Amino acid sequence: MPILSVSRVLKSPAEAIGTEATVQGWVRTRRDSKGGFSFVALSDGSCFDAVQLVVPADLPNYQSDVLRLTAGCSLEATGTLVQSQGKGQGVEMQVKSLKVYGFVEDPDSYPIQPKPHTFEYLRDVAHLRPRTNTFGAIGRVRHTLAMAIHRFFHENGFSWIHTPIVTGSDCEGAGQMFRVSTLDLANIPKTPEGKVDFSQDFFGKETHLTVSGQLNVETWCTALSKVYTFGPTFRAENSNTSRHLAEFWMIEPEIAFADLHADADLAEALLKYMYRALLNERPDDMKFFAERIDKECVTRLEKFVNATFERITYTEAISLLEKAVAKGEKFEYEPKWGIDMQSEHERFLTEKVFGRPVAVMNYPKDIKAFYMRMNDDGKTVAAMDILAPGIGEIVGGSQREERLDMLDKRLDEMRLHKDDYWWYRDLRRYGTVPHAGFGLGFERAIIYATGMQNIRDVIPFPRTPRNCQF
RNA sequence: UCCCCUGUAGCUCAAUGGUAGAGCGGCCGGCUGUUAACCGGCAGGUUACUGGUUCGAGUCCAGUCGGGGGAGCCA
Repeated sequence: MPILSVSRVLKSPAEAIGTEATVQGWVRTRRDSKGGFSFVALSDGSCFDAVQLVVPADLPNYQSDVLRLTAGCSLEATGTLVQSQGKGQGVEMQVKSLKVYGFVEDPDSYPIQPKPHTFEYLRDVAHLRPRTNTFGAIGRVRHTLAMAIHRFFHENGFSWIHTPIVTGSDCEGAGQMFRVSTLDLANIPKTPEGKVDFSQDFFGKETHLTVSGQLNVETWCTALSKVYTFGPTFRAENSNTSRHLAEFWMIEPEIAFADLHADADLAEALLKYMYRALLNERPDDMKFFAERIDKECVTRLEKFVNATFERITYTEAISLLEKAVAKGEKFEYEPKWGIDMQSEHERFLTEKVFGRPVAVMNYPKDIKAFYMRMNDDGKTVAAMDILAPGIGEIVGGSQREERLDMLDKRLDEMRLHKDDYWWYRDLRRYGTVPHAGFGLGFERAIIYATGMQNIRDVIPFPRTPRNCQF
């Protein structure tokens, strides 16, 4: 007897009907009919929908097992796939035998009831929330997007570089980092000067979890030309918002012989590829998101994959904001050339002016990182942020400074120690090349696609300040 | 970290400082090719925690912890 996924059963009804099969999964609901049978909605997560089992009361274990089934029970059913007599579904299974693997110990307190739950509540039962419609859909969407990303890069000649999670560079950027150490916290070895003696630590030096694979991946970029990283990233910032996680996944491509415009082209092509794949491969889940989470999400993606990307310079962005102020728009912070844009400014641009993501390019050098390439005006650097409505920054990237003298000047200006960057500087000394890259926040890309409001609900186990359950 | 809001049954929420309630879910029964089923009944509570005010606190006050929204940092 072939074991079929629910997806296989429901996808091609014409083939399925009339055949015998076995299905396995977890009960969503059970309804009893006195017509001599029970209906059991069975889900195995292979697609959005559950398959309906019609279980006749004359099965030997009908009283003992079937009538005890509640949401969450696991079982295997074998029977004939038939055209449904009811309205809600095309195919259903006329069950001939049914085996329960596991009952729900206490149905009264089983956390996942067949009713809407708040997302806040479901975070407390994150080990069971994948059994809900929403989180099942999130899981499949997340996978689909991850696969699309790898496929996009692979098809375009990129190599996936596995940059390290543990880093010895304390120069990755401004972000607060998580310490990695095997020292005994209750008995920390000290140097004669009274400082922590990291020479006795596991790596013989201070180490942390990475906040970005960029610096490492740049090295491989100057050999394999087109590379990317895709992995977990850690920020020990005390951020309590709906779009920040302490552990999140980031995609960071890096391309050689490329400038900022090529960088923006790449970001645009990648995002369009991802969302096109999502629309093609997960129409069932996207239909659900459009019905229950965010009415606009499907039309938003359809528009996104077909539209040209909006691109403006930082200077133009500020001038748009200033014009808005002149027309009476109120901001808490006055937009002015030289300031970092506030959330309210980004929202105004993406939500009110354009109504879709916008790439903002060439920011003032003083508000950006040391490695970004100085523009000829001497005031701005070749940086690029892609801002999305409701999320803010979804992509942050730049053309990198490939000229050693300019890089050193920036390091000096920002009072950073050149020695700490010796291998990064070597790339500029040995066959340097113009190159560019960006970081795409994976969870933020999922938020944009699904309309989910909180980043904690698009990752299986969210890590946030004071929360590392599960 | 800052500002605002919030914590009551398994879940979602009610309850003027005066006997803690409903819907859903669960259990029992009825009805039905049902599908967020429907009808009747039953069970279910240290009102987040600690302290205070009061004759009396779910309600008022203080602290702690958790949650939400917004801000900053950013992906």
